[in-house]
This record gives sequence, C-alpha cells and structure tokens, in this order.
Amino acid sequence: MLAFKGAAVKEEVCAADERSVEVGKEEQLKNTKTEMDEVREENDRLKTILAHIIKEYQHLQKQYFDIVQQEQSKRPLETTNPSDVEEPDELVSLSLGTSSTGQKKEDVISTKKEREEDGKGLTLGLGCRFEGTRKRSPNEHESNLCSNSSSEEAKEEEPGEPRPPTEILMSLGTGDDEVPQQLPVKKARVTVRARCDAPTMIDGCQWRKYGQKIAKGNPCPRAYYRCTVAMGCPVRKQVQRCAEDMSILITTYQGTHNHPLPMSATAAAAAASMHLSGSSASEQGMEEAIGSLSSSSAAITSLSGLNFGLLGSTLSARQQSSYLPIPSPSPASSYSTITLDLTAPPSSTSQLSQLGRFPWYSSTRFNFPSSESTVPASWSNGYLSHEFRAYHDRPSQDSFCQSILQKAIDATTAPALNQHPLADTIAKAITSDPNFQSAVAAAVTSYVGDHRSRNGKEDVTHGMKLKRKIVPTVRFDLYSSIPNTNSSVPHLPAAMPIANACASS
DNA sequence: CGACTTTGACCAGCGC
DNA sequence: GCGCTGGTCAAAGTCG
Repeated sequence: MLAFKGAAVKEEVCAADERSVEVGKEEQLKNTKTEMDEVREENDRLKTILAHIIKEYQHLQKQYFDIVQQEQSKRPLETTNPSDVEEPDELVSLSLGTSSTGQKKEDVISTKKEREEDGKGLTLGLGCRFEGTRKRSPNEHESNLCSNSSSEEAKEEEPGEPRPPTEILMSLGTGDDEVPQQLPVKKARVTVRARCDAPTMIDGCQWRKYGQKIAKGNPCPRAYYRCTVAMGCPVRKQVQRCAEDMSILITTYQGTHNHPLPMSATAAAAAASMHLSGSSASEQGMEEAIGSLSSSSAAITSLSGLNFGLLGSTLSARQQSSYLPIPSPSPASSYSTITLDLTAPPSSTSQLSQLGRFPWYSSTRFNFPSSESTVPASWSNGYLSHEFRAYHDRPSQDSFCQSILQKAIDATTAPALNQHPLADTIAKAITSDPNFQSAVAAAVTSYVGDHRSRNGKEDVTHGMKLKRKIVPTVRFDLYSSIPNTNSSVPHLPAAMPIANACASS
C-alpha cells in the first residue's frame, strides 16, 4: 500500500515536472517568437530607412542636376565677369563656409587666390569660416576639416584661372580617388583612440596593409592601411599603438570613401553620429549657414555632416590637432585632426567637467568599460540588430539622445563646478554597450568618407565631374531615424531639434 | 596561384 | 641645400 502510494506520488511528481518543462518550453517558444517579432520589426524599420535614404539620394541628385543646369546657364556671364567667380553668390548661399564676409576681412593678407579658395570652401569650408574667429597662418588656413576640398582645389587649380562656380561646385567634395587630378593634399583626419587587443579595429570596412613604419617617438610601428572595399577607394588609415599604453590602439582615418559604406559601418555611423552631433558645435553663424541650406531636405540632412564638420572646426579653432595625448603623427603637418578618445576609464563627472575646455573631445569622451573593441562578427547584421535594440530598449529615443546631447552641451557651457550627474549617468548608460567603440570607429570611417563626396567619381554622362557632398545626408537620415523606435518612418525633422540642441550651446 | 603582408627604397614636405 | 620625418611604392615573401 505504501509502495503504491509512493508510486502514485512519484507519478504526480513526474507529471508536475513534465508540466513545468512544458511550461518552460512554451515560455521559451514565446520568447523566441517575441524575439522574432522584434527582429522582423527591426528589419522593416531598416527597410524603411533604406528606402528613405534612397529617396533622399534621388532628391539630392535631382537638386544637384538642377544646380548644374542653372550654373551652366549662367556660365557665359561669369566668364565675362571674373569677380563673380571670386565670390559667387550662389556659392555663398550653398556654402557652409562662406557665409561670413567677416572672415575675409580678417584675412588682411589674403591674396586673390586665397579668396578664390574661400569661394571654393563650400561645405567643407565650414571649418574655415568658423576658424575665422582667430588668426591663422596660411598653413592653418588649409588645415581644417574644410581643407579637404579647399586646399585640394587650391592645388589643383592653376593660379590665375578662376573657375566658374559650376566648376567649383563640381569639384567640391572631390574624391581622392581622382588621382590624376590630385596632388598631395592636406586632409582632415580623425583619430580614434580605443583599447583594443587586436591589430586593428573592426570598423566595417576592408583594409589592406600597404606599409609600416616606425614613427618617431613611438617604438611601436605604425601600420598603413587602405580601404579595399572598392577599387581605388582613397581612404587610408594608420594604426599605431600608444607608446604609453600598448593596449590603446590609435587609428587615424583620412580620405574619402568612393563607395557606399557597408551597412554595418553605416549603421555604426548612425550610432556614433548621435554622439558626435551632440557637441558644442553650433554657433550662430553656423546656424545661419545652415539656415541658408535648410530650405531643402538635402540641406536639413546635411546638417549631420555639417554638424560633424563644424565640430571638427570648432575643435580645431580651439585646438588644432585637438586632443592628442600621444605624439601627433606629424607635428609639422597641417592636418586637422579630430580625436575620439574611447579609452577613458569609467568614472565620473570629472570628464564632463572638462567639457568646457574641450567641447569636442569631451563630448565624445564616454566610458567604455569593455576594453575590447574588436567584436568578432560585430558588424554583421546581428550586431546591427543588437546595437539598435540596445537603443530601442530605451524609451523615446529622440528625447533620450537629445537629452544626452543637451546635457553634454549644458556641461560644456557650464562651469566645471556645475556638473551634471544626470548627463554623466546618461552618458554612461549610452556608452555601456561594449560595441560602441567599434561603432564610433566605423562612424569615423564613415565620416571621413562621408564628409566629402561619396560619389566622387566622374559622371561621364554629363561631361563633367560630379563631386557631390551628399553623404552626410545619408548619415543624418540614419541618425535621425534609426534611434526612433516608435516610428517606422524616419523622422527627418529630428535633425533640426538635434541641431538646435547643438546650437543651444 | 592569387591575395595579402613585409620591408627596404624612394619621394615630398618641412625646419634649420 | 641638407637632413629628418612621414607617407607611399613595389618587389619579395607568406599564406590559404
């Protein structure tokens, strides 16, 4: 009897176990389904983003052709009136860097050629203009983010041969891939410092090593890589370990991608743009320049690159070569270097307290508890998914990131004593993702590439070179759209609030 | 065998 | 003009 009872109890226990197992399986199934749904939603969202990007691209292309046509129709007049070439009104309206004539007044010794360069500054000339608040040497004049275009053109251009705005416009954002046309130029560079054990950071692009050299002041060899994603892509990167801390990998990007970025890198760009856009960049004149552009969606979306560029220029205005605790690759060079320091130890408000001194630098100086920046397969879609979900998990992404930006900006403008624990907390939260370093790195590549023209290739069909400066558009689209979890439609207007947030500084 | 890396040579820019 | 340095080239070597 007892034995029977015992058997019955056993059976009950077994049944209970089976039920619990079934329940567990059901829950697992449920979770899996939920995850699948999330992935599906995310996929849809990405599709929407892609569609939007394409749409924007087409829109910009159309606008560009319109401008080309307009310029072509005006060309005869311009050839008879060289003064127009020096300061083309339309360039001013389109130029992010020529809106201020005050700058030219400051350049007492500016020659005609220099003025021509100013006229050519256009989008990348942004930095030039905002650096106008200080005196610059001729060298410095080239050494900023705008130098990509302006200095290149200055060298490409034969002195005394002012180009009509059309040509100037065409050559803007010139791709470095146009080797035959380009002499060695001074370019904006972006340096990323990150703790990384791998020889190089995985940033979504393919790189081929083409050289290695021992640089002065650093026993660690510097490796030279070029982008091999597309044939003739001019983007280069230098990788070197920090002499003081071998675990820190210093990656310097320069050049312009002449191809669409891999999705992973593009996505990373979006992720990082969120951070990079949030610095103290906006100045009044900048806003005005932006305003002259903001009549089109292209202009709006250009804010991204604009903003970024401005960040760099703002930075360079205060600190050429910005924050470089390591020996600068080329002290004598007039490169404008933006440094993203991703190596800061976890801490404290003290970092934000530095914002006032190094707005750009500090705005990107978030903590990365994980020292591993190389994430195997991190740039697969899986990573993408992870990355986005990480953002999505946060409520109201826009307000979230804007809050961060705003806080960072507040910290920038506030005295060091007036610190923002909230901002710090948020900064820590958003950067707690171990993949973020790679995200920023990829963003940098993206930026370096996007900063000027993505399609620097010659458009033979028009018998002229099409050098468009539209890529920041794409990146900003991503920026403004990806973080949004609630809306499947990229909400471009988000660009403006963000820009405003920057402007608020 | 092709792609990639290594490494010495070469070139250009800069300072003196 | 010379030397130093960074950056790039290209031949040779390596790897899968």
